Amino acid sequence: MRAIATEVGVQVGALYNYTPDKQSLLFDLLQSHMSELMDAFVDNPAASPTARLHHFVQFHIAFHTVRRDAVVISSMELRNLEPQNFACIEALRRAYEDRLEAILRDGVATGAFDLPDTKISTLAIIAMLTGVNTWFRDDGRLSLEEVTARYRDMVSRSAGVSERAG
Amino acid sequence: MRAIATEVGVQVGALYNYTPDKQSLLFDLLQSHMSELMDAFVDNPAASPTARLHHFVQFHIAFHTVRRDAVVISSMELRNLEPQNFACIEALRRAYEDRLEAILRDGVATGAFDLPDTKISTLAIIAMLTGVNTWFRDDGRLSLEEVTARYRDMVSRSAGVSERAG
DNA sequence: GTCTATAATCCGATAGAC
DNA sequence: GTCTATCGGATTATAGAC
Repeated sequence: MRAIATEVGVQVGALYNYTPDKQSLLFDLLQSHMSELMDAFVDNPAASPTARLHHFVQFHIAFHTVRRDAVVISSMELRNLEPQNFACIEALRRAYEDRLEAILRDGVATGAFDLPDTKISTLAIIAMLTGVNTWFRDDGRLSLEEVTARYRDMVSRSAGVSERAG
Repeated sequence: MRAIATEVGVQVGALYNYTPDKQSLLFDLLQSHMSELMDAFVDNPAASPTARLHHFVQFHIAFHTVRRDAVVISSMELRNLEPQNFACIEALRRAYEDRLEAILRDGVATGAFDLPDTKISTLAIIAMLTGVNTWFRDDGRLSLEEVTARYRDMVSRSAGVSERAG
């Protein structure tokens, strides 16, 4: 709280005009982050599964790299949430995972993807993509577009995207 | 320190007979964890790149799932290390990544793998595999062997393992 | 709505008896 | 080597003046 107050430029007591306590502030932060994530991702069920998967890859990397601070906080402070608040954030996280799994399932159904287990693939893909955040730097060897292209290829391969299907 | 003392069954002051301060204790913990990781992984450069990659997948998942607590601490407390200690642990982490990248490079050289960027693939594979730790439960839907098999397939695909090559 | 001041608590670390 | 006791500092949160 003292660090936040210093950053904002007020005294600690003044913060309590905007939040009842630290737990609520943290929860609101994480909830906003997850809600923005859910709202920002717009899937197009009418498009091909491959196109939808590529869009997910591009979206996930872009969303998380421009919100590095929020992502770090969300992962580091998740365990400091009270049980009820923790359960709420976890539910939002699972709902986001379901968005990707829906794409994978549709792809399997149409034969565009070759996956033995969509749930495992969902978790693996998200872990792989989120990992970009831990090492990507704007002044690094590769641009974000190049990195995204590489991950799009790896995800496509791991999903068994058929080479001819769209 | 108070939590550790309670868990061990001694008073707080007694802990300082075993560590000069909390920072040293944390650093020793992380350093031991990383050193064990490096020592436990035994690569066989004479084997085929595909076999070596499969072994890495199996090893990484097995090592991390049986040390869940140490992995959680290592990731959560990493930022609480003083700069010099942080740099030391990061160097160990990079050394471990290099072990995998060596396999990928050899595979590309022999034509067993099809990878445009071994560094990116290294980071992606490790992130994917480490992610297992966040959701795997012994009493879950799949056994650790089944999960490992699925990840081995996904990693092989993302590495572009040629279907005929060994 | 922000400030100063402070309460209540927790933390890492130390001192000294045994 | 462990204990009791405590120091010094940091933390969240509150109270009351302005």
